[in-house]
Amino acid sequence: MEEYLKELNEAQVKAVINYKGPALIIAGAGAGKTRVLTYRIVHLLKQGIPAPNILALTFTNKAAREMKERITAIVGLDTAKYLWMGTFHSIFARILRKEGKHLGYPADYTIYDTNDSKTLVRSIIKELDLDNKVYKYAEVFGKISRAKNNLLTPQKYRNSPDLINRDERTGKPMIAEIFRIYAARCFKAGAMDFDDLLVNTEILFRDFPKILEEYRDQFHYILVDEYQDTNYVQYNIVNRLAEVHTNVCVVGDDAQSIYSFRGAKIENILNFRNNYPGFSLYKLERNYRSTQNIVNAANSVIAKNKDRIPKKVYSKKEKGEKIQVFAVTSDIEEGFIISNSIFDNALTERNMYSKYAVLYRTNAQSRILEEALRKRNIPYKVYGGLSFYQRKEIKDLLAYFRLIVNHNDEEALKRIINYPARGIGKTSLDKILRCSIDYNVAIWEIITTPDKYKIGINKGIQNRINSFAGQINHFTSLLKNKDAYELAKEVASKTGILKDLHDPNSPEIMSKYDNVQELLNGIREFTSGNTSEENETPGLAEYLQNVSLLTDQDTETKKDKEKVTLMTVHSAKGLEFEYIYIAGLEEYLFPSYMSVDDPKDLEEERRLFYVAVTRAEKQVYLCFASTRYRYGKLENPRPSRFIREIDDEYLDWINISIRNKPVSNSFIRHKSTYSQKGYQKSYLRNTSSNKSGLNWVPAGKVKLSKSNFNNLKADDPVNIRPGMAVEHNSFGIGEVISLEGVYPNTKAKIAFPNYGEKLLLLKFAKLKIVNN
DNA sequence: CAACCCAAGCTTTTT
DNA sequence: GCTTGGGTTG
Repeated sequence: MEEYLKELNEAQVKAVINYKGPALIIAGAGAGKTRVLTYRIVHLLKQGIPAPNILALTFTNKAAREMKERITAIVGLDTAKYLWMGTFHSIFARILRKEGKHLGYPADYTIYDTNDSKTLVRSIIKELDLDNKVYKYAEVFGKISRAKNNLLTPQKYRNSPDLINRDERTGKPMIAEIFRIYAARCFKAGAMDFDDLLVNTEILFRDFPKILEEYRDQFHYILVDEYQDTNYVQYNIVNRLAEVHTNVCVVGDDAQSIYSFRGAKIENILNFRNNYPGFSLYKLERNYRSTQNIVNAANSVIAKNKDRIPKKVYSKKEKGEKIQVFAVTSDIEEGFIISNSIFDNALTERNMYSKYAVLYRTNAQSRILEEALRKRNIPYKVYGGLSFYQRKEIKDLLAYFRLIVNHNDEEALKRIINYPARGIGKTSLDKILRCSIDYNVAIWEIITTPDKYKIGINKGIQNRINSFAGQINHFTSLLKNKDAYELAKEVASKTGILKDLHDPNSPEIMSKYDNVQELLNGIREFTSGNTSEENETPGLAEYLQNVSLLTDQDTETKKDKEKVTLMTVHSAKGLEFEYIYIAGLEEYLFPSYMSVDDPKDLEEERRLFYVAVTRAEKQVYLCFASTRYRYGKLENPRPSRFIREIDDEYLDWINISIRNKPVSNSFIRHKSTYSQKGYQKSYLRNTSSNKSGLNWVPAGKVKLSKSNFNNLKADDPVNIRPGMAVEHNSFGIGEVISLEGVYPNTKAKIAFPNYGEKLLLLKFAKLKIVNN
């Protein structure tokens, strides 16, 4: 038996060695999904199947890289480097480099990131003179994106009565037109957005059967990771490629489908059996990651979902500790409790901080947690938020590269035509843009042959434009002779970007300088690291192709090994940590308020929670607060239903009262970051928590019964009438004086003995009726 | 034309 | 609360 097969259990071995025909591998959380996929590919290679005939698609660069590394370790780089392994986007981008010409795209087409796309939509809305309060660019772009992912061209969109009716009903009949212009502008700029990378691949295969045949011939074996996350286009492309040989192996877990908001269809995995009759099914149900308690607790929650592929995930590891639930009084205290817990645990267990992760539903929650960790001097790393590649200074430099490679890249051009400042202001740029639209000519064409078009720009500014264009042209001419690093360095210095950012007096500006240097270092690594693969050293164009599909998570450094990880639950998918803290387990936050009205959405939230819990190897901590600031306003959330949905036998209720801790600065909103008002509020909040109806008990570990927990639930606000006595979490008992406003925005004027009259929005106030 | 200021909107989640 | 976008000022 091959060495690698010995590392697998029986079910895994079956899934690895039966490599012919369609296969569906359902892998529970922590069941060794990546391992099976990796070894299946190794197995294919050992059977003598040439590496270029294997296509492996993932959703993240990280997943692809990890698999490639593992495979390389077994079969060697000389074989592994010929595998077609990468994200859907990067593999399709590569195919489109080669074949895009059939669709009218240049080989060096630009990839617009989401920001570019949104900016473009915004400027189109402006050009059409539409009200940007009605046509919110992010929303419009979302609609366009969704349409594309369902393979709707602008024309099909316009011809769809459903969509047109919807848009007219919502007072936005121009969306179809915006879509049309958006698509045309991208095309004119020689640019594809993220969705286009998928859509155009599908169109290519649909309209050019010869090309499809070529790739079918090449990709004899297709493997798809996280199949539950594929959307309609991805699903179509995979099916097209696999149609003839049907050697398609998809791996996934319906219980971890958490991306429906961006078009992922859980049905794709649920219906695999119908698309490929005669498929073989492999279920990997043994979880190697987590303790029994964690696995069982997660199972008990996910059992509440209706749409599932039945499976019994189990663990043979030790039983482990129960899940600990922290009930705290405020978001600040939450941060404090979590950082304390991590600190204590790391100290007593002599653990590195990298074994701990704090997960949350929304990125906005990270700030308070960060502050708490900082005060404890715990090193941490936040994932998500503003990525390195989205920083202004980085985007500026990248925009230069993009324009140098593709002169028609309008978003890049608009970004840098006046950066560093060269006296080409908004007015001039508007004139050029207007002209470009009127004549339907690329901006580059306008600015380089101004005499052909009546721009109406004065001589002085035209001269500056000329020298800008000349500089870009100069760099373009160097593309062939210089490698990516040399040229990038030259661009950074000759354009004056480095000089502009070199300001030793301002640490802020200097950090931007450092970021640019870091980018240049990255380019240098890319340049030297890729020389072995092909004979030529890669140029700027190759670098750009690589970088535009990178995200922050692809830039991990060694220093991060000693840090606590902070990230959203979504970005934690596929990762594991010994200790997992899940913060903000409150109704309307997790589950998100966007999801509570729709059972389907709620099931997805539940799966998200399932993902969060199953990240942990040893111990899970759940945390909810009874007060939290959101949008700068104080709210009184109820604990998340998901806590209640875990079987009680797996939970350990911990209640820590802040009043019994020494009052240190750690508890209080810091003056430097918070207004005086906020400071007072939070102080009030902390000292008055005993007035709430929550029965906070003295410090230490206290078991709360479930009935007690249920007491935290508010009564339905529609039942509240004037004259009633109601109880509020912070203000205590008061009398309802009057009601005003229309449901669901009903407000109540309530008199509280200690706090006076308050006007409260009932849907948020979480009032409990004391008597009527 | 740039710098500054203020209001509005916003918070799911990302390749 | 924070960021973004738009408007105003110098």
